[in-house]
Amino acid sequence: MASAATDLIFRPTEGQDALSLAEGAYRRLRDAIVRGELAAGTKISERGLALTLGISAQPVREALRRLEADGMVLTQPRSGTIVAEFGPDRLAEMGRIRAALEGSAAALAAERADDAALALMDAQLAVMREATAAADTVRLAAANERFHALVHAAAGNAFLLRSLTSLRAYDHFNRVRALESTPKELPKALAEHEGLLKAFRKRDPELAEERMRAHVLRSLRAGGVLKNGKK
Amino acid sequence: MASAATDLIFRPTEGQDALSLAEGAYRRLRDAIVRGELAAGTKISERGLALTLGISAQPVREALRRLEADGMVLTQPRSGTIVAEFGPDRLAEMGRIRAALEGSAAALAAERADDAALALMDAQLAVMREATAAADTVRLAAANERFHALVHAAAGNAFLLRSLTSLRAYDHFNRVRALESTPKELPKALAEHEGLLKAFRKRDPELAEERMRAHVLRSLRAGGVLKNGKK
DNA sequence: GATTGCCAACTGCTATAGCAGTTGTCCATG
DNA sequence: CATGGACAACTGCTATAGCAGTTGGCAATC
Repeated sequence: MASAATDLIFRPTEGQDALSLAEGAYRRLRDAIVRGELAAGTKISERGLALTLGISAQPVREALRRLEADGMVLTQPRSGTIVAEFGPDRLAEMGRIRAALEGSAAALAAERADDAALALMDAQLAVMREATAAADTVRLAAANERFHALVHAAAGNAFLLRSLTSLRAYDHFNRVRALESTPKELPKALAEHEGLLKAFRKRDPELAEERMRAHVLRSLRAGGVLKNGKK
Repeated sequence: MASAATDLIFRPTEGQDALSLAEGAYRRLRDAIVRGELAAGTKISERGLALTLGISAQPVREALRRLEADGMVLTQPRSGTIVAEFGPDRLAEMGRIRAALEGSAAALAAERADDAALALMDAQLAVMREATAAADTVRLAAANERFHALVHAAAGNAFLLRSLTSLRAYDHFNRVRALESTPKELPKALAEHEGLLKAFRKRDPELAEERMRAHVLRSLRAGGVLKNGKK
């Protein structure tokens, strides 16, 4: 086995180069759907799409099956595949589900995150502090995403990681908007993240889960995805 | 469009006959894994498995990708696929995740379940009452499963339905055991289900979510999947 | 004109073949 | 004996071809 140093040196390019065709088609289609480039109800043909993407029909089919699992397309066997419609209510659904799963991830992270993982989260928190002070929403959003990704990784559950990655796509187009809409919310979000890290350090799964859940729900309300009336 | 009557007459066989080969392979493999017939670490080859099942490699591959999403197998690109190991701790994880998602489903069901769906749940509840009185654990488990399936359907969310179906496989082998272990728990579970239906009828998503979550967690503790110490 | 049957052009699904990495073994070499 | 390298036998991944249902329109019939 190679050493850690050589691992770092020969690490493959982390861009979208080394992706399998199926994975690439999945991401491309997913992004196109959440951006609204593919309207709801649009018929998708495995062959046609394969021709468009310049690849075979097999990877396209695999991508469509994943999108179906994500709830983004609907496939009628032997008949056809159409992109599902997700209006505001559907987005609210997915948001609430995400809040529940993020909570589960936080609970597991509280049990398992080692010092290295906690240090990485702390580093992202430092970035978020700076970005919050400078009102740099773009940088803040990036750090926020990395922070949550660290939590997902610390949870160490494949199913959870996969599910949360899928769910994250849903609020892709209103993520920045959520942070920009009410600048007063920025310090609040920062405080919530700090509270989360404290819960992790206390090894308190219940507390971490509840805090994460509340954090995501409040973030969704701030972005207008959820009604303010909901608890 | 055909009438409802002809729909009933010409409804295809609801057995496992009309399943696609990929779906069949998925279920077969999944069951084999949860039953322990395929030990953790066992290497799985797409070609080899296809030969064993008497089908092509493509459906097998599709099944393996789903199992990977479920966290049941681990695939190293261009190298190989092995069945993941899930000891008691992993089962506890999946159980807690399931509790969170069942809660989300219950919340959505409270908002959307129409009278017909509620009546169907009530019917299953009646069966559960009888089975509980007669201590018929097998019949009770079946009714219990149908009740939860009705909730999932009432939630009306494809992602949720798919995820919960996948998660349900994890506690397949200790489901009956959970109900048999402590007969005193049976009336408690029945009361919880009744409380759930009441929450649905009150259109109270928060209450339904919390009750469902508590119900699943308690059920897991009764089955020994979760430690008793956890709240 | 409304209706029924049929046929062609789809659709998703499966089988087969071959590509491109990975891995382990075996032999030549130090 | 230890070590390195090449080769063969894998692996997952992709491409192509063909099967089997579904669908929509067109023509023949009532």
